[in-house]
Amino acid sequence: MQGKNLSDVIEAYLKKILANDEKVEISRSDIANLFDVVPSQINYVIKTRFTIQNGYTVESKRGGGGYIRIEKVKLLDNLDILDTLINAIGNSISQREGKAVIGTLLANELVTVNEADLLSAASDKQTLSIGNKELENEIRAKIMVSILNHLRYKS
Amino acid sequence: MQGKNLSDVIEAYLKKILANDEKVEISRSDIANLFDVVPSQINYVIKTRFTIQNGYTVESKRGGGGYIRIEKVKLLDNLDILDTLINAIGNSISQREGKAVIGTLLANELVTVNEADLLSAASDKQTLSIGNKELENEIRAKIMVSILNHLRYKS
DNA sequence: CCATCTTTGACTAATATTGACTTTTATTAT
DNA sequence: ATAATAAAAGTCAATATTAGTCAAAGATGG
Repeated sequence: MQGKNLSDVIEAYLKKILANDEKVEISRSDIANLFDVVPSQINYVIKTRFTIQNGYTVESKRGGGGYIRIEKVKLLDNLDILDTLINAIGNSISQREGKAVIGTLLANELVTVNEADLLSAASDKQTLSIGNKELENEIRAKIMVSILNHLRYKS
Repeated sequence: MQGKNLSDVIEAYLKKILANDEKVEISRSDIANLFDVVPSQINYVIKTRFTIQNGYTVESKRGGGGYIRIEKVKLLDNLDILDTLINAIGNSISQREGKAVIGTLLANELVTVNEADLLSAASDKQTLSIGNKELENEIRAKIMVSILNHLRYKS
């Protein structure tokens, strides 16, 4: 199904660890060696797949004994999750980041699968296509923030 | 009758796979090579023969390891209502009219109360406020049509 | 002949991969 | 202690690898 793209494979590898543990601490070069990619690709994977929108935080240290630590964000309650996501969205968000937000909402059971689908439809690139990418991203942000705010009062 | 042109042949090829499996994932260029057509013809086939009206959804990803995935979905009843609403919306709809559409959806139990709330939030005047009434109405129409199309099938 | 459908290809957009160069931190030598 | 060196990770832009769009040209059927 998907043996093609190394970034996805690395993502899956890390998420498998994170399924059991709260955090994972890696050596960038070790992981790069393990999958036979250049070290900076690890940064790419992290930057595209382990963002705060996805529900992860990342810390690192350089130099001898350096590391990259990926942690599932530990949120106190639903309101905390919503605040965090709203903050992460700001006033502009790409479709990709938007999907990450929806994934986090679903993972935390703040929305049902059906609601997530509706949200996806509403924030889809095709849907918001008006020939101005920055405006699209701003509208997407407004829609998502509006919905997140409504979720505060959802029973 | 059928099978005359290549688009039909490609359509048949994909539908034969979909007769056994729920979904099919292809590489656009591979299929284009297989049938000796330009890649964009695959897009044409998909756009004309694998629409949501026909019971298919399509996802894709570009870049390394990219793909096009076509999935068969179970269409629900009440499609005539959706068609009517989509038709009524056209490519522009005011907030007032939008509320009416949402009301119709609720009345026909095509959405839950929570989903209706979510839809309201997404199409709210304040949410879509960008200082251009006509553009706002067009975006609202796109969002609502996109969501109505999602309501055609069950995830 | 006209309308619609199909085929083609030039251009665009998104995503992934790579590598040269930079920055930070730790360790070692003086 | 300080300076030099080594050992990490970070940044960024170039390149590669896909898929998408759009409109023109060609084919087909009524």
